[in-house]
Amino acid sequence: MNKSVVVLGPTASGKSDVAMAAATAVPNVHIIAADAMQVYRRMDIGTAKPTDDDQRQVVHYGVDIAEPSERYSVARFVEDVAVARKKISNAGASELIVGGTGLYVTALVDGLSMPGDYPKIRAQLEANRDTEALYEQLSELDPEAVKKIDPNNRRRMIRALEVCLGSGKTFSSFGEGIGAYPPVDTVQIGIKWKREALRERIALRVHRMIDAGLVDEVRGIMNEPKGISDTARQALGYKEIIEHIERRWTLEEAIDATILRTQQFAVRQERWYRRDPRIKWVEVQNDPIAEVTPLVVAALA
RNA sequence: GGCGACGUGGCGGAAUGGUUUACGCAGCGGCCUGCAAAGCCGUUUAUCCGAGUUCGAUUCUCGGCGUCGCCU
Repeated sequence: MNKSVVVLGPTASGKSDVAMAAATAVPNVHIIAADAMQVYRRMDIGTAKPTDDDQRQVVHYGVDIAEPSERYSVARFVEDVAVARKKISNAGASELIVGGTGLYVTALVDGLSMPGDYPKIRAQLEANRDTEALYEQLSELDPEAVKKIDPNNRRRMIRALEVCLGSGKTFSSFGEGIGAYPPVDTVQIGIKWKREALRERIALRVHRMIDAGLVDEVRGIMNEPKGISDTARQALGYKEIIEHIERRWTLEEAIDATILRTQQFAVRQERWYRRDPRIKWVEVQNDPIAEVTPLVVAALA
């Protein structure tokens, strides 16, 4: 009762299928999708979102909770899941987290608390400082944090400074970061494919998405009055299809670019997950549902 | 068949008679607490073949092979 299990893996590894199979095999299991893009409504085909049918069979959270015109973020995800977890708890259910977005999974598994944001300070930082100056300032304010941020990584530099200046506390004081991997009760099961096999699956899946009408889906969202936010538009496939719709790329080019970027993303996901020593990996040969589901079921039971 | 151009790493693309052949992409590895399907860092791989000139050739000359273009 009330277990917490994670199924994780790179895109196209089959984790959603495994999760559905497990959640229907064990009574009273709710699924939490830890995916930065499935949160957006109407972005269905390109994010490989659980189908309506899936959602009818198993309670899902983390899906369809933001408009494409909104900027979603980890912090909001953490809040949304906190609400979801109350419902799960009230239902006496177990949670099955299905992870694609490494940071989102880590945030749930390790209970990260996000430092908060300070838009005015950030705006100032973004406006009139070269990155080197930011680096020096952060070195003085938070010597611990600078160690973990590359001098050229302006984005993270600004975030760390924003928190230091805004909260009055050092950025590093908010937590050890993601590299701690303390023991937790949550069982994490990882799906691992041979890289070549995964690449083929990705190429195949992208073509299927196109066949399923991805171009029309993207066009529809772009035509909405409020449009599509910076965060939503960078989604794999959407970004490239937008290039096509705006006549800069042919469909063929957009498809190839989507496949390539998705493959690169998958590798980055693997690199993120493989650092976590707590994950139990399953090497899949060809049928994730058959090969991985039993382990997930066992962890949930 | 003739004429011309070209032949640099997996791909694109610079440069040079001489310690280590730029750069971009892909690949590989790493980082990461509010854009994370994002952002950042590091890194492997090459001068078509043969002969000649030269102290020394990827670079110059000749031949071969190959590619592309034009011509008949």
